Amino acid sequence: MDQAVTPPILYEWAGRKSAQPIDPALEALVRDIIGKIADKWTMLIIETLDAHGTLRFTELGHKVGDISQKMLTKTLRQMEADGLVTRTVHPVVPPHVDYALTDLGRGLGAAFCSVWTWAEAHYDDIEQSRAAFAARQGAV
Amino acid sequence: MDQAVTPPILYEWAGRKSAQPIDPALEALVRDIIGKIADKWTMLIIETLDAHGTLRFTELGHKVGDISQKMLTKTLRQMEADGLVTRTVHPVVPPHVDYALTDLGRGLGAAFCSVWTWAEAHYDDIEQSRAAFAARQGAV
DNA sequence: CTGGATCCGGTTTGATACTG
DNA sequence: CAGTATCAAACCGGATCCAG
Repeated sequence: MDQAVTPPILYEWAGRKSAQPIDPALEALVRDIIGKIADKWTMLIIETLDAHGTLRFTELGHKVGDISQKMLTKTLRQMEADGLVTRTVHPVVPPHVDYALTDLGRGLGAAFCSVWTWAEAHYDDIEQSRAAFAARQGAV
Repeated sequence: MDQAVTPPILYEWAGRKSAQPIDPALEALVRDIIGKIADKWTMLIIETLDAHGTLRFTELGHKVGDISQKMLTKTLRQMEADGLVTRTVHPVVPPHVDYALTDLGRGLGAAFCSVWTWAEAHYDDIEQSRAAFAARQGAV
């Protein structure tokens, strides 16, 4: 009950600017959120959880890749606070903690998917640009 | 010329996981790129440039908001290297440098738009979650 | 006067070791 | 296994200084 119902406030931004009204207060608010969730680890964790479903702490860390426990803990806490993931503690002898995406988190994951698709489609362009840029710099 | 043509490699990821084949090497590659562009300032700069078009250094910094010149310079450099923005220097008496999105950068902006829309639609959910989480923590 | 490079202080991050 | 504690390193932001 959102995508379709959302007032078309920044829709014209999607295709192109039309240099227009967009509520500044709202934009500031949204901007703040973007600033907080547009984090490398947040994106990677969301993708991992979305792809694999419920995961335990260590397993999640392993699948995400090069993340330290500290950042994993920290990012997970932030995401939990933001309502993106649930943290379920099973009080058993060897501690067992499950992390899973909430509906909110899954929604964000779906939104990220277009970025993901974009990256998948353009990584070679990026690498090419990087090589060209490096060559340009090296030449100076 | 991308969204529609892109091979449906991780499309099943969009809706839900189906615990499946997705090329691991490709995923690692894409993951690497996501890790590099998933940056707070990168997103904010893309949005700003997409909304306002070509901008000068100082003007861009002002519109982005709370960014320091150092981070603006650094992020812009990275984005230039990645081929997301063009940096045009006009050799005039008062230095004049224009920054504009490339097609690649615009594409990323468009992809990121869904995240923007999501944030716009759910910021109240997030704030609610944060309040609940804070209360839960404070209560302990 | 603008873009941006440099130096310094504070914060964040990462590696390792330790506890429940 | 899941996290915390500790310390060193890297990074961020602000002010200042430099080049055109």
